[in-house]
Amino acid sequence: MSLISIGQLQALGQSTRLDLFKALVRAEPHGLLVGELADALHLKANTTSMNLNRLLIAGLVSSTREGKSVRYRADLHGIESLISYLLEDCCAGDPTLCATIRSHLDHACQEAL
Amino acid sequence: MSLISIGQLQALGQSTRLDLFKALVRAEPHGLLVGELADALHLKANTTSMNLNRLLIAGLVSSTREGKSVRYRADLHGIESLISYLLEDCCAGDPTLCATIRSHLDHACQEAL
DNA sequence: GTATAATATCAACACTTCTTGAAATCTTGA
DNA sequence: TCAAGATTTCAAGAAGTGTTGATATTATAC
Repeated sequence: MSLISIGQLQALGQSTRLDLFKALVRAEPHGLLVGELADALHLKANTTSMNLNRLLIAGLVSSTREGKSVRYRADLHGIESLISYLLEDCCAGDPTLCATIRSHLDHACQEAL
Repeated sequence: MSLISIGQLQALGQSTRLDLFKALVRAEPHGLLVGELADALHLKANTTSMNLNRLLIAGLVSSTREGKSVRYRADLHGIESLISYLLEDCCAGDPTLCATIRSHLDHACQEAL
């Protein structure tokens, strides 16, 4: 679990990839094609592909072929595991922090409904 | 908020700094001196100092001087803001994920008590 | 004030990572 | 099969990052 998570942190700790990931999260649940992402973020096709592959390896996105194109979607379980990792390592020592994060979570959840 | 968070992701996405941060989280609420961290992780003093400074800039740790030494502590609000950022960008689109993360949070909170 | 301990800063080298042009792969339609 | 579109792979140069020895700073004790 630790190994996965540092990979996720590395993958997201780079502006191009964070932008790609955020675009995919916003595009849920439909996802986006590689070309659409490249256009939206003004990236070369190969740069886009390379960075999407990094996110794929980190378990943060998934991909499916659609004819000539490839559709990428955010893998929300990847984020779930990252947050869980942060919680286990960080929240476990501090019940007060736990409560604070819970209130943030409640707030975010309300907005989602 | 976005700017802060990519800094945090970058700061934690590096093994030395993640190790330092985890050591500090485990050492809560007392924290650790720079020298103690260097010994514990078998790092040079200046390497330790450099990386702690990166964590400091990212808002993930705080420091206070104690005589000749400097004590660092994990800044749990930093982690809180990182998790909040991930939640806002990722959870907001998916109530189901929200529920899943909440159960993880509940679990982590129980262990903390 | 001087010496010593503990950190921090600086500069430079080694290392890694990011991007990109070119070429290759995969898919569809003619 | 051939051509064209979409994506991926490859190799290399550019840019960024991490570590470290040397040096500087800060604080204590004498």
